[in-house]
Amino acid sequence: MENSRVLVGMSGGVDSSVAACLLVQQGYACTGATMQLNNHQAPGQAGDIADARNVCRRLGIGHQVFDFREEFARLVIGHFAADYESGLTPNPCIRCNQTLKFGVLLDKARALGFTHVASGHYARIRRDPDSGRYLLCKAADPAKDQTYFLAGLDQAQLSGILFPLGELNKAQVRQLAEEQGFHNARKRDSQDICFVPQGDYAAFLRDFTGKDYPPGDYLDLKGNVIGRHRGAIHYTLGQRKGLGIALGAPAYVCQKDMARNTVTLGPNEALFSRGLEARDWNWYPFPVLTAPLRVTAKIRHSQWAAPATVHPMEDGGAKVLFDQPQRAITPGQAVVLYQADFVVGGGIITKAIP
RNA sequence: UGGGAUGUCGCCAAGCGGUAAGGCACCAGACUUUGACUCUGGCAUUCGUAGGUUCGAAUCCUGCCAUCCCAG
Repeated sequence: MENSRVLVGMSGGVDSSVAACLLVQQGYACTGATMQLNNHQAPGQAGDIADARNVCRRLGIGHQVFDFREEFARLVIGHFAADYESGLTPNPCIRCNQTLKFGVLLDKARALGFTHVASGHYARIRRDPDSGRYLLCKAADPAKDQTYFLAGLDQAQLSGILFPLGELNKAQVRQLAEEQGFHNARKRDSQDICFVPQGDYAAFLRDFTGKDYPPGDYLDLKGNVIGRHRGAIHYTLGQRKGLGIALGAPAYVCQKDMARNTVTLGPNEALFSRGLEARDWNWYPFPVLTAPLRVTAKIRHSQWAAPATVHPMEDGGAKVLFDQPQRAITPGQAVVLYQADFVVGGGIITKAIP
């Protein structure tokens, strides 16, 4: 610990501020770091950098700003756009954690002589004494647990990360911030995609790619044309709001065909599937999955993990079969597997198994 | 041009003389470090239009307009 030099990723929010504070209290040699990721950000990002600097000053530690706009555009936004164009529904936060916060920033930190990068994420990292492997574990506060967004991190990354908030709940964090007199103690939790100002990601895509995403046909489950949509890019599986079509009963997006630019609508019941296939797996307790394993699996952040069995596949991927059918399993989203309080593995969904 | 039918919120649709259901869509909040789902709230002083009857009409009567169907 005494030899540790920690670069604390600070967004300007409460969580990372308290994370830095805790590390300082624990005797770590810390420096605050704020990444500049884009220009046209949500109101107040210039203020975010100032907020972080302000907290660092209070803590008596240094603060640096890293301009990662180019990296962010390339590693996160570029993939985000490409995924949507190919019909997937990407999760930019997972990718950002993987490639920016604990990718580019971690590399930068190591190059600068830091031993760790810390953040205000709610999660814990444990080292398995037997295997020596790093395990990604759920936060003490189940309501704030963010392991779903971190399951893209590998062993090398986990070895250089500290999550000081893993044992705390949100209320405690806010209280600590109040006690420290941090001016951002009551700052609103962040939400929505950070680089999409008004939550209108389709408009963002048009702007970013310069492309036009033309209207197309809405289809029913039998393939009949039942209306016009604004461009398949606007929709994701299981979506109900924003369809702009009145069918008498609630309608949900059941399928998308990017090549034909069609969106198939159907009832909620048509959205359930038994399982999924996923790629780009990252395993924690072991290097690779070799036999079927009982787990609980999450296919989106805000949903309870459901009992399932994960099976290895020939090509290195794995498929997850749920005990109960799951709603709107969406390609491009992450599937994260748990056993007890730790993450078994995480991957990117490629297809649902009906 | 004759004969028939229908015109109630963006869509569908209750109502049948007593002072405008509901669903879908939409909007706003809540939830949420992704997209979604979900939840809560809002959403026709007015019933194609102009008159009439009545204490009182979207509901009855008349004219007009519009749409649809069958004849042609």
